[in-house]
Amino acid sequence: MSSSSTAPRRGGKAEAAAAKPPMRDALVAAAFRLFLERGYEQTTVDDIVALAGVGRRSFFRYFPSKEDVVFPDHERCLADMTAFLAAGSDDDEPVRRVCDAARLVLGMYAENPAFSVQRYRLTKRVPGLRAYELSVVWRYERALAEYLRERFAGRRDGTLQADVIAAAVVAAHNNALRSWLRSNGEGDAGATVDHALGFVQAAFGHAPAGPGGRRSGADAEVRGKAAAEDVVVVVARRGTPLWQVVREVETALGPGGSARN
Amino acid sequence: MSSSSTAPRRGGKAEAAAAKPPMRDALVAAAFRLFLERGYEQTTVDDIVALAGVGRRSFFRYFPSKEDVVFPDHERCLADMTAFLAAGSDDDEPVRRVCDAARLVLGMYAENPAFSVQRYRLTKRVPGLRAYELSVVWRYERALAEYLRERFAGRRDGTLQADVIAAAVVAAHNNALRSWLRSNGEGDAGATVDHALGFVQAAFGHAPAGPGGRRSGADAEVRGKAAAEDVVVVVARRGTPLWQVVREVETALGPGGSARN
DNA sequence: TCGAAACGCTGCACTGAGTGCCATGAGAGC
DNA sequence: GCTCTCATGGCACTCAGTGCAGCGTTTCGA
Repeated sequence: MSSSSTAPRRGGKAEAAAAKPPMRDALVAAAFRLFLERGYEQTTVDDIVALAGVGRRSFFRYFPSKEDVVFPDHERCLADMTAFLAAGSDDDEPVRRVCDAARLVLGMYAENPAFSVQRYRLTKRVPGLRAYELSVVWRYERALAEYLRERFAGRRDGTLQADVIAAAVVAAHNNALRSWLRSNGEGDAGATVDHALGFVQAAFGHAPAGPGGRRSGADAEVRGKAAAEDVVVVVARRGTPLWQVVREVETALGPGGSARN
Repeated sequence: MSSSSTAPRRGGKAEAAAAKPPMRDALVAAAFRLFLERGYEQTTVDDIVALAGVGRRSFFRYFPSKEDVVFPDHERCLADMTAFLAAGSDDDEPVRRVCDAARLVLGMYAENPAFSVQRYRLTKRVPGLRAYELSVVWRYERALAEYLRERFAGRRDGTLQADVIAAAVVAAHNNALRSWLRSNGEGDAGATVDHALGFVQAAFGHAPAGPGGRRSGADAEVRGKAAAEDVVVVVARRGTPLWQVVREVETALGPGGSARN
């Protein structure tokens, strides 16, 4: 909220690359300098505003909390992702679409590798920041899940599939992202993430080819699993009357082969 | 930390049902009464300790933060899960093992449905508690992922697979758990979670490592869970002839047919 | 049985995050 | 020149969380 609600205060229009208030950037710079020098918890908001040469009250005008200054552009990125998902058409393969959406987040990190690596080291060490990052990531995941829920509406276990796939995509993305950050942002972030997302697509999506969806031999272990929407899962307690199970299986498999819903 | 570090202060032995300090329970009771009456943020720690009739300082002796009082038993549950995973053997199928571990968490919720439902309504409404819950869930996820990373050591993309599967298991578990909580804890929580986890196992679980686990030509698979619950999961590709599925279900459910695997 | 050490509880004082309110000063429009 | 607006700054306040010291009870050893 901090970024999107305060930055585009120009004319009410969320114009691209609207001139950012310099104070915001000054606060971020001062904060990171102090965080890296003496640690996050050892730095007070008063220290930050003193270094930035602004009033303490202004800090909380630009950032709702001290943690927010560490993630200054996630709000915009989340908005971008939401817009990207909303702009898709019904022809898009849903799993691939959310994978592409995840690549947007990677793009934000890759835009400024040095900053991203610094922040990574910070969040890795400070429990409070780790917890805050979780809430940020959670919002991305919810955005993906909401999109998938809509696309899977009517499908049996649609919300379940949406939630699970969204979580898997986020986990794969983060796995690759962190691996890239651990290497000081020197490798090919895109390729790493593509590989990780390929694993998820192999497990859940049926359309193998993606923009970077190269499949390596490593995917062989999960390949061969049926695509999610082609699988029916029925759970029954042992001892359940057979006819009851059969009825559930029957409705699940659908009439003939057209097992929709 | 609060729970596990303060509760088992008996003789160093984490004895079953060790006498809990009554003050801890009194604080939880007072806190929830006030939270439900006037809301979480409208309740101060001073209000809680006043109602419980104890000193303010004692609150922070039992709970490291105000949020912790809302999740009084997660610390113990996390320890249980870690122990459960550590106690497994190399013969366990990894994905199934983490699914069973997730069921432990469900068990904690199901132990006290009324309390769980109240807490659910609370966390749903209060952003701060939602964020805190995320950090709790994250620790569960990390425990599962760490276990899988060990089991997948040497496998190509082992850590990637571990992270993704752990996230999927947690997401499926939470999807089912929340669905159960939304129904006021009245349905069959175990069956709901089993169903959700079945979906994850269908996507990631290796085809039956056990004896007789040969996938049938019809691409339908009946698997018995050796877990405590007497549950049978049927995974079938849509379009499978019904009679074929029924036959497998029959052998799985039937008293004579050894459905174990 | 008595004294000492340990432990649990409490109050007190302090730091720091976050908020509401109001004054001020600069710029835009009339 | 005047006013209206808005960003900023300062002040005071609430509340979470912490360190410390005092105090009562329990326990253990002499």
